[in-house]
Amino acid sequence: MIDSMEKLVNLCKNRGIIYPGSEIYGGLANTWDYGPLGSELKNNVKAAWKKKFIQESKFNVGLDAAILMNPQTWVASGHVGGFSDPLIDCKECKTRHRADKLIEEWAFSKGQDMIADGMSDEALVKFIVDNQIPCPKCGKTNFTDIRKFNLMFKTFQGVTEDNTATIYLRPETAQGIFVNYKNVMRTTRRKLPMGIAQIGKAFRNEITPGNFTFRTREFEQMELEFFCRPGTDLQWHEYWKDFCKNWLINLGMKEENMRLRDHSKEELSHYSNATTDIEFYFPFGWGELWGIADRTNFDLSQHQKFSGEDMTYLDPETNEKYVPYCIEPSLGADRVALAFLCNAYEEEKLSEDDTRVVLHLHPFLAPIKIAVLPLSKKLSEGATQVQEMLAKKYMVDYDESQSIGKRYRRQDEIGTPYCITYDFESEEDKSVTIRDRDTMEQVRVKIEDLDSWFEGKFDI
RNA sequence: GCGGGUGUAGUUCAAUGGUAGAACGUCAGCCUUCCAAGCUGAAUACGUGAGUCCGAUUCUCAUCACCCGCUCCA
Repeated sequence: MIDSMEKLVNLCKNRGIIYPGSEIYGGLANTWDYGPLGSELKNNVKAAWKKKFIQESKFNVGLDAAILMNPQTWVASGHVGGFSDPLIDCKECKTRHRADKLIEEWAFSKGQDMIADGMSDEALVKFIVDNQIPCPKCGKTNFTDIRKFNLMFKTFQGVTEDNTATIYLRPETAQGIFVNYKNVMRTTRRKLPMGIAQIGKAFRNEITPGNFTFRTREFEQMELEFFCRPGTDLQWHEYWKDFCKNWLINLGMKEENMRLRDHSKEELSHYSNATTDIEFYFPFGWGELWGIADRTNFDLSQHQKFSGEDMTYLDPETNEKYVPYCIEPSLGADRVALAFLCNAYEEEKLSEDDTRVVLHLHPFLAPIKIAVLPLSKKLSEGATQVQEMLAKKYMVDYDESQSIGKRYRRQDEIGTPYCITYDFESEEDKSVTIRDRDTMEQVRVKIEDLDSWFEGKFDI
């Protein structure tokens, strides 16, 4: 386990796993680009998820919905109305307040009950000025104008930049699933319970991003919306909790680095029956990896209401008609990739003055599966043949610069599970030495047997 | 967005109002025959713009970016 994020950031930058975004222009806050190795790693994480949640699942099917959606989607989901708080700052003491709350609390202190929720921004400001409402912190009355924070990125569709053409970058992939629920049900002829799984980018204009790739404004989600009969939702919630946890463990996540945290009653969203977070112990503390929420029929009902489409399901077993309940295990691809990196990072002390940094990544996740290392540059030809042979099946690296020990260390740092050394003997006996990253043990294998030797070594 | 801090090589860190140095890393060559050895050489940096000055990486201002804190987090 890693003790500081800084070490990981440096390793990622130096080895081509993750770079700061737009770096030649001085960067752009909290954007990160996956390098040659990082993109492999992230793709492997996504492939592992798809394999488990779609390919091997008897319930689930895949989907890849568009990022840009009809703006009504976000009205129905509650993202347009609900999440743009009217914030004002006190110019005197630099504190920030919600304008509506400021008014309500002021009214409450005067013994009045007041709901400022529906007021326009102008009305809020006017009310505060007219009534000389003071700052709760410093008591002065010198506020800035209202600034709105909406978590959704806006852009324009078409050539004119007027309000009618405003569309949003999706703040979650889930809605792409809900709006396609009917299509998928019809075309796959599925019965409940069934799930729709999707990987895709989402965008949130977070006020406080940070902690490397943990919270970014552009991120990739791996979401499942699992539909079931009302009343069975809590048992399915338990099912997916275990399922998700096991997926992590099978990929090498150490149990001591993770925990499941059930949301308390107060913490639950108004539409949720139960929510469990799978958290990971990052260098900065516990952080949410996977939110497994019982969303009841909230989303489908909202879309039924706003679109007028019938979202009910006629249960062939019970003859009941209902809007299905939904369990949503939602995982951040970037987050979980970061967790796997932290989980895998190890500084091993080999002797008094010799340590090696090694990523004990699960072989399925490792960006490079095998590195071919000729013992001498004079052996390039034979070693290259081995590399070319293996590259037909695996991501293979080839390195002949500097000492063999140094090359082992370089591969350890990026989590390559196997290193092959091609030595002078190899020319004679047509064999190579395979060195295991974790045990550092070596075996001699005939070149013609390499294919079968590696068979199954990277499977999940 | 506010307050504070910081911007010198890939990284860590020096020095300087007058040609910017090191270590590690990288690359090339020699040597080396299985876990960061050695030798020789090379490439690479003052975030950007303006001002003061004969001359600015150094001083001033602006700007941009990053870090920490605050505000927020379905």
